[in-house]
Amino acid sequence: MSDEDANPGAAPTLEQARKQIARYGLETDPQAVLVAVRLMAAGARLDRASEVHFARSGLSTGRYRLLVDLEDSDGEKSPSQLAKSLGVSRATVTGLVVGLEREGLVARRASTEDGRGAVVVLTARGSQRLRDMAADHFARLEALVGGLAADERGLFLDLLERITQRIDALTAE
Amino acid sequence: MSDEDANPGAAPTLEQARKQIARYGLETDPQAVLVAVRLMAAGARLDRASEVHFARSGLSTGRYRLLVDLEDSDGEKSPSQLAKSLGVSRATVTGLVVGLEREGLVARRASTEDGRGAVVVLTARGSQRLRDMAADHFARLEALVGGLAADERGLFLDLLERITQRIDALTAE
DNA sequence: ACCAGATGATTAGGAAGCTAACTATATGGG
DNA sequence: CCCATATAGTTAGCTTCCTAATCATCTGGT
Repeated sequence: MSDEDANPGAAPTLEQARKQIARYGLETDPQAVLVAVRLMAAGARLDRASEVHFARSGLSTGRYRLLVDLEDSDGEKSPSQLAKSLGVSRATVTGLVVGLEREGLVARRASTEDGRGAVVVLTARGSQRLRDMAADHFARLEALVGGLAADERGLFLDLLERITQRIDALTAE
Repeated sequence: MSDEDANPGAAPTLEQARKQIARYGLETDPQAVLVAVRLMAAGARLDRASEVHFARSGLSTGRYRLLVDLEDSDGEKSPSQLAKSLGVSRATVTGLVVGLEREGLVARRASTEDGRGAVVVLTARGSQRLRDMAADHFARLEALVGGLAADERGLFLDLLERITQRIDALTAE
């Protein structure tokens, strides 16, 4: 270990994990810790990069995901349903919709069936925005994963799925 | 596709990816898109879960990472070095240190070598906080990855590494 | 038919990250 | 030796997310 970290992107090493575990006299598998920590670091980095990417189209990651969700649902959906499928709180959906409405990418209507409810509608302009982004967006996603062969992608999805299933265990009781 | 999403945790499907790509007449590999999107979703979910997890010890993910980084560096480091190794901005480090200092987990000293510089020092109390958290923390990390066999963990790390290397490509140009 | 409790949406306020701008100190070329 | 430029740290202001509280409406048990 020299004076410099030589590790600017914040990717921890197996050696660091090992040392931390030893420091507290634990028996944990260092590699398991490394997987968890690296996944968190990768997630955070990807998150920031996504924001930059979407900002180029005048959107944020959250707003883009909401538009896509809307388009996948024939252009309309209630805020509560959006919150559920996007995995964010209803309050967050309110904020996203306010921003998107201001730019004319979605519109809000009162629900006809439920006096409390609202319906968020994708506008022609919102739909066009998605269309404008599509080619570049999907190309970049493909580039991100381009280092993996087809069978490796399937494998990665399987492994990732088996980790994400247990995310709740991180906070459970 | 019924009325309900049956997919509350926000994990997109291959079918959705395929439909989106088809909608815009693109040639992108749906599985590649799925990998990218799932990784982003997993990262975001893990991030929130981490905050909840660390909040139980009165910390945030960022504050915890700073304390650990400090301990890995013999208990002291400059804010700039911390920013680099944590992969966050200097301004963020200032904020984290302010909070940690308020709780007595770190202290700030002026650098003896550089009149501009400062040194963040891990206090006994900060060190103790890490010690108190260790057993539970590492056990939870191990549980998170517990669905993977040892060789699968290595494989996952390799695949993840090959994706994260390309994160910059998402925003390049 | 009514009231209690559930549910939909919003608002208010907080935390963590960012960039840009500011202050103070170092450093190096002329 | 001095001034231009670079670097360290902080501050101000923005965004996104969150939880908790509020208000309106719906629903079910008596």
